[in-house]
Amino acid sequence: MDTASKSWEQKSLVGEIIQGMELAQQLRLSLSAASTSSETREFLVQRILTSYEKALLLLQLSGTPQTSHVDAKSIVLQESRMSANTSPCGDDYNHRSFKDHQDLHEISKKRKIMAKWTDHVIRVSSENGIEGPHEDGHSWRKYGQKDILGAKYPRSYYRCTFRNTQNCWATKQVQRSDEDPTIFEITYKGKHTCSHGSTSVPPPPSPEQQEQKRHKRENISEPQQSQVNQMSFPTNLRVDTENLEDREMMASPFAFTSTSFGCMMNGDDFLSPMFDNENFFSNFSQHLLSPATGESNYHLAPPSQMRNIAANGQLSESDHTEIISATNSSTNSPIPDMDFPLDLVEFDPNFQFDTPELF
DNA sequence: TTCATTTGACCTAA
DNA sequence: TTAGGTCAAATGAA
Ligand SMILES: [Zn+2]
Repeated sequence: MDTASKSWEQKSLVGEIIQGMELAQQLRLSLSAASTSSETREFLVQRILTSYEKALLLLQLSGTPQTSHVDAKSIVLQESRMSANTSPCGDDYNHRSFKDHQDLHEISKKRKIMAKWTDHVIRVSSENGIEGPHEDGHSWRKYGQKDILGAKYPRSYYRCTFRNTQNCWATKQVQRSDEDPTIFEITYKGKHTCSHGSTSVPPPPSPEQQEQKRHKRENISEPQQSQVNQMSFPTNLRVDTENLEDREMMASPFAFTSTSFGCMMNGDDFLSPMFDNENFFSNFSQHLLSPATGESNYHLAPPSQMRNIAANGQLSESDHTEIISATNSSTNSPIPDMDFPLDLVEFDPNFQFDTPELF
């Protein structure tokens, strides 16, 4: 039991850190991509902080019995609070947003109108530990699942648990990448208006339950079997129109790999006793393999296919810039920077959101 | 019980 | 019509 749970915690911890790294990577990309909005970056920052929080909690959890939770939590709160105040990098933030504003000025009008419903995509990978869907600090309720044409795996639809209780209209879609099953493309739509609490502690492990679940249903959507069906499918009409933007994004310099890597490995000795270096390293290398091949060269076009968000495109032609693989924002808790009307939501509790985007 | 997921039916835009 | 998105009844978990 102890060893099992411990290893699970370790895995989760590593996974969380890796995820934070990935998100930071995406943030860097979005920084060099002039088209990305400040909201996007803010959203990424939020996610990174969440990863930090969870990692800290996890660490504290495994490190000491129980009482330390409070400590970790307080620390976490402090940190998040600091970042939330926008004080540390307030100048930077304002500056960037301003610059962004200028850059996007041309299309800003159209976007302003549409920006009401934020819709952001991030890619998250779970290769390592963590089996299930990654927690992002909010509670979601699944309300649908659809097989997508040309996609290997079904797309899941979630909405905020507090939709009815707090009029929170945030939703998200989760689509696992057909090329790299370890990567999930998560599309967030809408802003959370719920007053949900802090980061939730990851659920405890229990192999028994897993076995039961497995027994119930063998393969939900496993990467192996479904291949045949897809292979036989003749429709390869997939258009790669997004290539331009994607390349722009990808071409941006990101060379974090070996450097930061070494830093982590060297500096943090505490990690080594926790898990095997082999696993750690292999996971890491595997993970890093996709986004950045080696050390010096950035150019690699990651295998990630980004045609994902095609659905959003139709709304407005100009959207293409934002969508791609970057992400957008969703001002979660802090910074009510958005000028968009919360009033509408608050005003009309009965207002149904049948076709909100069109209007 | 309440709450969540599953899943086929249903709806709507293209 | 199709494909993507949503609803809701049935089912399951706690
Ligand atoms: Zn919410």
